[in-house]
Amino acid sequence: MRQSQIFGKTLREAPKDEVSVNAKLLERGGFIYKNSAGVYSYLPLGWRVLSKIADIIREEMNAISAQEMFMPALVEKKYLDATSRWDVGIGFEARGKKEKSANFVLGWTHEEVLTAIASKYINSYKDLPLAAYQIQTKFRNELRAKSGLLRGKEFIMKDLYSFHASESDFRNYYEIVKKTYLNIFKRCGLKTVYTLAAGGDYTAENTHEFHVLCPVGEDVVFVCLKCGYAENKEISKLNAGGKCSKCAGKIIKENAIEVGNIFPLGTKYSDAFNLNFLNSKGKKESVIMGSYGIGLGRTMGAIVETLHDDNGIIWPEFAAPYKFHLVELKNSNPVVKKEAEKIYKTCLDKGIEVLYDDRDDKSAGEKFADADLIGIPTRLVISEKTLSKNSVEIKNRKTGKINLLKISNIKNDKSFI
RNA sequence: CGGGGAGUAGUAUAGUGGUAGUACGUAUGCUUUGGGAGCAUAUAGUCCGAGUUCGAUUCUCGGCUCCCCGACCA
Repeated sequence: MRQSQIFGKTLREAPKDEVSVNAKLLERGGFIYKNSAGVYSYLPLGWRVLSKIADIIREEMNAISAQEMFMPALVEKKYLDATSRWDVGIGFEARGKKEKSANFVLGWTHEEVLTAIASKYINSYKDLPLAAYQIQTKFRNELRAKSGLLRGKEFIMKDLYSFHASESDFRNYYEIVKKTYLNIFKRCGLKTVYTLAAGGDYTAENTHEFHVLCPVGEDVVFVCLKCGYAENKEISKLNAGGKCSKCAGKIIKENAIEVGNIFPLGTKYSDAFNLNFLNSKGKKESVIMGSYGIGLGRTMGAIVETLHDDNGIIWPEFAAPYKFHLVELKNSNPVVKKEAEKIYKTCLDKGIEVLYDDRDDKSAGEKFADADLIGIPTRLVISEKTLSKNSVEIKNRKTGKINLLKISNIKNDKSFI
């Protein structure tokens, strides 16, 4: 992608009022645009990041036999009436202009919708287990949207639901999802803690959350420094400075961003929708369910909150919008221009994702400042200076380390393959 | 939803009861090019409504929006 063409521009100054790091850097970098409080557009650069996160999630979901699907955002009242969740107060009612009262809500979760669908297709123990997920926009009437992507009125979420013939099969899958989630966040460059939490409107059982420790996070968790055991403050009996109930290690109290959660649902939803199956003895049983969520935008925000410096974002490899940021300096020199275009073409030919700063009206300083702000992991510079050594300069955004690579060696260099 | 703060050009800001200023951006031209370049010219603005007033961007009231704290929140 040529930077001169990209839809979205960097801003020199952070938008006034914005306090959270993710809002400042993502808006300045041209990743996102705030349409309303807690309602964001993803510009091409930001959408690439979100898509990278989605790719990671899809890969990991598919690896645990979860099938991707897509459900409606408009959820009819009958679904939530079945579980008495129509009046919960989280959602936005969707009323047609010609209707007197709302018969739909903009989906804020999809247990009911999917359970109703599943009840049509699951009849036998042979149909179980089953896991299905979607990546979709959820709508919640947050009375106070805040902190950029961390708390929105609408946000993109991956929601997975699983269906099992037995409690043990469910527990087994729950553990598999736990490991998968930890891996997803790791691949996104995040360190997460696995936290015991409450179930809210979803379930009476305890649930688990995945937290990124971070001062801007709204949750408060108690974490053991020794074994990593953690509990959400909502339900915790632990104390800061106290001893861990598992290993007697020291407990600390931290703010944290909840990027994911997993819920045992038992038979609450399956019973509400008559989701039963016949076991191998021909006897009717209720399906055991679980639900598992990841906030994609919140994950993106958490990455920015934890991976940045004074100059901008430092994207981890697998969430970065591009692999390389190719910067040409003094492109009025036709030789520089020609070599930069050649490297750009080499990247395109090899399928390497590259953002090419081909802007001819920007100074070197501005190009570097923008590169730091946008935060692509590797910066390549072509200039008269590097060409005098027949080289391209390679700079690591995270470490600041600089190397020169002979242009003649580019095609065989491992990072270009 | 309670409390606090803020709304002036695309962005960030200054200022005033009487023709609204600066910087950046953007446009054009020329000169520049290793850490947000220079000169010139141009471009563009007082959140909405009501009130007070000869006159309101400024004062008063109401509304809306944004940010922060709290409550709420898989």
